[in-house]
Amino acid sequence: MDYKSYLAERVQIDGVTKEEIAETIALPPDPALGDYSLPCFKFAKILRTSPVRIAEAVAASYPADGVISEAKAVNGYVNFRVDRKGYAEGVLSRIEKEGPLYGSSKEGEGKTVCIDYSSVNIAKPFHIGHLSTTVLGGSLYRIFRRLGYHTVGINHLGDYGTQFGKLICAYRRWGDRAEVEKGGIHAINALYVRFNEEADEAMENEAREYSRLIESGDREANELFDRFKDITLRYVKGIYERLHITFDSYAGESFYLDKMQPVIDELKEKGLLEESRGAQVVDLEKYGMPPFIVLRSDGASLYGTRDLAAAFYRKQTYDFDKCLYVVAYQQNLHFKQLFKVIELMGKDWAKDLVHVAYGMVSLEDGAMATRKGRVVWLEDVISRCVNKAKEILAEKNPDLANKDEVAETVGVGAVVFGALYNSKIKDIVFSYDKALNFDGETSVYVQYTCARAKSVLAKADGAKEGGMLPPGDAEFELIKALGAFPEAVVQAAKTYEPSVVARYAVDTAQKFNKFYIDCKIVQAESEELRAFRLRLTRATLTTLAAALSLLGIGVPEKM
RNA sequence: GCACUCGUAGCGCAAUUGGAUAGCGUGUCAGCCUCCGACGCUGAAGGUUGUGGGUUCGAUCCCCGCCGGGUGCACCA
Repeated sequence: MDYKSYLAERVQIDGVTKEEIAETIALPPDPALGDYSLPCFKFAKILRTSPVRIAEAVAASYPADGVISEAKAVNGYVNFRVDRKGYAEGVLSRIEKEGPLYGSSKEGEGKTVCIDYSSVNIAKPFHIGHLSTTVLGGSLYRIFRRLGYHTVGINHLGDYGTQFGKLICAYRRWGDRAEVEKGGIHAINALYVRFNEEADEAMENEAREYSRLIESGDREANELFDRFKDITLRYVKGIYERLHITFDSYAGESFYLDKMQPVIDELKEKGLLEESRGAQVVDLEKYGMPPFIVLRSDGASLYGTRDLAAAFYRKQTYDFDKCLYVVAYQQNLHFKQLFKVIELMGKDWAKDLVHVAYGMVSLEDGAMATRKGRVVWLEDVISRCVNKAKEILAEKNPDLANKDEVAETVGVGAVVFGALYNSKIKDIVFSYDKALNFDGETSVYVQYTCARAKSVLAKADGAKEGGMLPPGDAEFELIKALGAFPEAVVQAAKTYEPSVVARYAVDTAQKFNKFYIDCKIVQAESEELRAFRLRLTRATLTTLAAALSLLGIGVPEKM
């Protein structure tokens, strides 16, 4: 039940609509004040009365009922207190009904969201900088799906460009089949790095020639390229598996090569294309932006051209209601240009394209530099976090069965959570000290809380679980938190911020731990109270697991 | 130079999008395991929300100026 609209329905203020009242209803800063509040200041002008008086009038005229137990005016606010039993029953029964899918809604029914994320480059290993787009996109995918949207996860592979000519050239000169098979993506990357260090004029020319050969469909060049692509995909799929990330499409840049021409033709038809310094561009000066280059002066396409074709293809293929691009804010201008060009082409769906921008990752000694070896590989971060989890488990829970499995869940969870906990726009300075610290506001805290709850439920050993008693303060604070989950999911989707869910999980875990310290559960004073508290414990567990699952993080049985 | 963006406790970040006494974690200090998991909990200390104006009953949030950091600004992605 939606208490805000319930209250709005029953509060009468002349000249103010229900919607306005519903929008104005807020949560008091201190639960001691009440559960919901209505600040009356903005109504004072319309009614030409003091807010204090309005609040008093609203409180006095509020019809008492079984849902709201109190309406009290305080300094221009009306503070409402809900009937705790009724509220608690509503929250708990919804959680019990929806289970692991708690927070579901019909908001997205019949709507499709495309999400472009992770987008790996062929022949380049994942470093810590790729983590954000991967887990942000993966989480948004789950969040939108929870809200009933049909979701399409797209890995827009970087599988086209002059770098592959260089790679083939390097492989021909220094490479070795067995070595590449054995060394995998890092061996390939080493070849590419070496090319950039050592290539002379002749090699550059050779590389250009190989690029041409790939494009013209030369068998040998393409076989090599496909092998590099294959090795890359095998490698990233291993990482995606550990991070619980999935995609519905791996259509990358090369996929759109034969789909650009119609879009270019349409640009021409609409008189948007013009020549400038030898290149074909869309002039955006009117909009305060540099021109959008469609074709280079040598006639070749650019990544923007491929992005343009991809947008049209996605609209055609998926008929999306929204298409998200989870890409770092460095590309702000590029997406602004891209979206503007599509708008200028008269496509009303340009408004449905969203650049979900996030901050950059650097290291303590400055920006990452692959060439200088100043780089943190994602797989190293994962394995170090999992090893750390293993160490802690060995120390704190030496008798634990399936230690490796639990360490994987805990360690990987910490990596993912660390990338999702703060607002996505914030820059991150990566350090192992921080990444390996599992204290405080982390997934480990939430997982620990779950393990604690599970342990309590196990200890109850089949005792009666259920029923309802008037909740005390700690119990009710927890219940309110549990009830806030669906709203948090909606908020996360609306702002494209999985951090809302991550913070929700920590906040709710804190509330549970307070409840746990304050209230005896298994050893409650009466059987009824124990049954109720066990019910509350189980609902918390369901909710925390639901929240973590939206982030792609699991919950171990014990840890 | 222009555009975008960030600036909140020593450090890392929140603040329900304009609401009440600005919160949480970490770090420091002092406590709590012969009561269900101490990877936990309680308390103390720590703030002129970068700065100066403006709008408003009310500003961390909106507007303008300034200071500081980051990013981008034509054929790379």
